[in-house]
Amino acid sequence: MVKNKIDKTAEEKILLAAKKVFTTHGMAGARMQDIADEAGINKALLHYYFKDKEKLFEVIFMEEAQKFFPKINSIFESALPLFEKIERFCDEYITEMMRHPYLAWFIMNELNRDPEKFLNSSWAKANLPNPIRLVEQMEREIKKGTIRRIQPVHLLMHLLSMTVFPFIAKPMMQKALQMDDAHFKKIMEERRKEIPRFIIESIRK
Amino acid sequence: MVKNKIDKTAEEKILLAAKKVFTTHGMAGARMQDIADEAGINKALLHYYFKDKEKLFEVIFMEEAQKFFPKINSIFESALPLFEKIERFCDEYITEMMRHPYLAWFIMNELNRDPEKFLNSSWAKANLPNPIRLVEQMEREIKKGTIRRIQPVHLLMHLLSMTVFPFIAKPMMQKALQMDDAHFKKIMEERRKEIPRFIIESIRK
DNA sequence: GTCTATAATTTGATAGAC
DNA sequence: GTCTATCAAATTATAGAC
Repeated sequence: MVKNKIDKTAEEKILLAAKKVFTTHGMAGARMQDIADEAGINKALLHYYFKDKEKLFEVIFMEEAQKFFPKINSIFESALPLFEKIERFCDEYITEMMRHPYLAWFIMNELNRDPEKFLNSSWAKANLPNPIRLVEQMEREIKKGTIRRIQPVHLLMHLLSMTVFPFIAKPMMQKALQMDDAHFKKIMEERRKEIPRFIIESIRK
Repeated sequence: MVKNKIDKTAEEKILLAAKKVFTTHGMAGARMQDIADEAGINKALLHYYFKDKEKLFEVIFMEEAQKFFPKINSIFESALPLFEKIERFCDEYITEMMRHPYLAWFIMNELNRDPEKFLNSSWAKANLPNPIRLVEQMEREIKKGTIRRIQPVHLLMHLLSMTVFPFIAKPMMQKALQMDDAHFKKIMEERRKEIPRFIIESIRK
């Protein structure tokens, strides 16, 4: 049974509000007052539960990073055949992006703002995509002759790019291609199958 | 003969400094004081030449948008054969991205922050990528049977994604793939040829 | 825990001398 | 045009009552 809004504790309301404001405006553009308003409480309480803006931001960023990164590894390191991995990755990642439309932008944004801070954290070391397994698998498939010669690094970049970029470039894409929200959503749904098909057509021998 | 730093007018120094600060921190994260320091002048002079932060930002954003968007159209609307268009696009765009490493992030960032404002401007209407020509060309090639059946919208998204995304995700990519700056640059150079090859392998019949 | 009131700091913007 | 000094507004953070 899910708690309704009235049942939520203050801390839960703050986290929910902070997530909304930080992910839509970024750290620099977010306002503590907006978070308080969104949560229906006052500013002082924000500082009672979370020391300062920076601390609150870090909690939210880690929550969102959990959604963005770890799933990649669990798929990439599984024992699935290469083509199935690619299919699973696209399908699950697009699901995640559609559930959290601002996720990719938020993460990329903050990583560009201050790359060292997060990327050198112990959490990052443990949870960043570790593509070594996938790269080795690609090399084996090339040796076996099931796929053509291609540098695994590029194949990996192609896959990630085609899956994630449209969500970051959504405003531009919608305008240039004259898509309303429903149309954009439909196109993203199609990409679950389109991207694997596109890749496999290119590399299968 | 290029002017050296001492010869630059105050206005030129401001524009150069503002470009640096805005493109690395975004509108919300940029500080007028930082721009003044970077330009080697004081804050008051910023307001003398450019009314306020918003006006200064708009000048910089339009300058950068000029670099990001118009070239797409000139290639997409040219009379080149499809495969050559794809090759030219990748080559020229990667050149532009390497010349201005923060360009893609900056543009995508501000479009996500306030999509309506820029995308509804008359400049945007005239200069946003208008892919209709390219889409028609793809449809003709499919009819002729030179490429397989594929939705032009997806082909276009694939092309844009593979070209632009690695520059936005640079910090993550470098960390995950353990690349230093030189290695990253080398990989991006390779992509000038790699992306067209990857696409053509997938769609050529 | 939660609030009101207020302090402290940061930041954008202006006044006025030269 | 360019500067110093200062203001005004916005924003984060805290004190203290309940």
